[in-house]
Amino acid sequence: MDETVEVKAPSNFLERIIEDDLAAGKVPNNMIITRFPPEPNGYLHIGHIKSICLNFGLAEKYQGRCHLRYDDTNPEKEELEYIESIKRDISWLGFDWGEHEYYASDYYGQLHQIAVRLIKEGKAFIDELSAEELKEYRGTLTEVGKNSPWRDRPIEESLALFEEMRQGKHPEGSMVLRAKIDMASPNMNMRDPTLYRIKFAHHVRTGDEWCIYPMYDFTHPISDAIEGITHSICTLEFEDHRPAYDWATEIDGIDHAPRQYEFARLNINYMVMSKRRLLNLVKLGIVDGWDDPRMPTISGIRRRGYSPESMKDFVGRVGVAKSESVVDYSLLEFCVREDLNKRAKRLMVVLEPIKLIIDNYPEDRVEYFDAVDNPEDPNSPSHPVPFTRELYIEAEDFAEHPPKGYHRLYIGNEVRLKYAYYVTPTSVEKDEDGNIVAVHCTYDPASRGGATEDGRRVRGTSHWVSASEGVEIEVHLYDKLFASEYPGQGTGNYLDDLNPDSHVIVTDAKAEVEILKTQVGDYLQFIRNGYFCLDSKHSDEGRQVYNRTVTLRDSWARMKQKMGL
RNA sequence: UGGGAAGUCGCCAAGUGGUUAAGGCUCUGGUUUUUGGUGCCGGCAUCGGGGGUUCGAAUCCCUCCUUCCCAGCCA
Repeated sequence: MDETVEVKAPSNFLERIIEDDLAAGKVPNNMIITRFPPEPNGYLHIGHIKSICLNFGLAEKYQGRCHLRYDDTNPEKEELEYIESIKRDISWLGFDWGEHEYYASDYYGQLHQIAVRLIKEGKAFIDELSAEELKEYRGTLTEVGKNSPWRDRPIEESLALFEEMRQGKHPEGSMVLRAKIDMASPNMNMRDPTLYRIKFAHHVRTGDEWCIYPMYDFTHPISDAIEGITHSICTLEFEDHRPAYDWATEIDGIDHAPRQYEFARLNINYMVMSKRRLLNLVKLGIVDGWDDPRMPTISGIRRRGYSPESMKDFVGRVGVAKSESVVDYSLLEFCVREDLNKRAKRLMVVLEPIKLIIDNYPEDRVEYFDAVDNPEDPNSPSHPVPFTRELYIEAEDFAEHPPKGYHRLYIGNEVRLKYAYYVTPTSVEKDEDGNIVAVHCTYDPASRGGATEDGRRVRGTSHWVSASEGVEIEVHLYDKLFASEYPGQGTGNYLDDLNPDSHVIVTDAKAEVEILKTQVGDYLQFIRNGYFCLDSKHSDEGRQVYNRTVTLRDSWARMKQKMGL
């Protein structure tokens, strides 16, 4: 009988609001209902992960539920492809909306009825002002607007016109349905907002059933109310819309008026997040589609090899608040590394190979060493790695003129080949241009396994791949898509800040054979190089293509930089 | 110059009148290590400015400053 009462304080202002509402008995059936309301006009990105985790996470934490509702009220921009990708992305994150998959378009009938009622009650009217006139009448930020000359037209007339609009008897742009609120409101959203507009567009879900479509400020709050949403969470830019939200949910006959709360959207430096900019990158062919591993889209992140767990951890660490913020890219990388360190299988892969020849090792001998899959896991299995006289090592692991503090291979310096033997370089072979072609060395048979009885120390350990027993793979080294912290800040054009080194292709990397067992979705660490995954798009049976997810932290690289090397 | 919001360490972010002002990332010392990875130990803020209230303020009041959002028949 443990009496310990876990009083976990709410971790952000939304949790506090929910807990207060729950405690005050304000929530119907004591069950909160949230919703994730994407518009299917593009791919979801990392910013959406924050919203998804918030909405689904809150529902989980307080034993409520979260609806997936598509805000599909603009048929011109919405596509089935997006609807499907959104579901795939949310599922990948591990969230389940169960039966609760909805579409604002499901409510078109009800929305229409409410609109008709508003007209009958004199609370809405058909306006025949053109778009330009409408803009003029709206006023400016500092000047109040003017009532439309159509505002006081007879109810019957508006009713008839609205019906004709619905029947397609009027062209696009000729008239709209507007609410009568207050043209003098300091809040632009309350200056008789448009409720319905005419669009002769084919809708993904309703086809050609409608040619009038409701606007966000009318649709969203009512959809929330219909679904019994208790806490409607959105981003800061909708703060100004809250009065409109409240106006709509307070229309007679609408029950369980939900409340809207706003939080700061996620921004990360070195990234662009707007759908417009992302779409542009795709259209211009700057990236390999929406799922390019450098894209911040969920599909890009997945293809890059980031795990859903690390993404949830990331948004959790970022927190939820109301101040606009820009999160450091380093936090993202930290979360990815932390998760992958625990789960990635270790393999030896040489990205920039040079040959290492062990002169005193038998020419035709092949011996196998045992390599642990993951040293972080005490129960980890291991796999065999073939070792031979000729190997490939990383070019970076040998230096003709070692800088201060360098303890890898150089003439006379004994270094360990991981799992295998200690070797000492003796000479270098160069081509006519002076490039190092091969390094010769001798090995100490007594160091078999990578240690000696005398306990003598070696400072460096290098990874290696047998020249004859290894396989060749293609590796794509990805880095930040943008080179500046705030893309476009300098010139005003974010494309000016593209990082020219964001995608480097290595076609002749050498890998231990074990790599052939890799499946798409496996998390790998190429020892001392970083985390990698099999590319889901460009790998085929004949050739494996790997994507670098993220590098390992590299304190030697930083030291070199500091020393100006 | 209208309205709405935000300002706590380089980046996030707790804190809601009495705390040595949480925590994470970054940075940085050291240590462990068959990954210059990981792990472990340590360092790093007086709260946008100025007044005031109070025995006592990041927390209350006044004032000033800065930043962001809003004038789609987009969401």
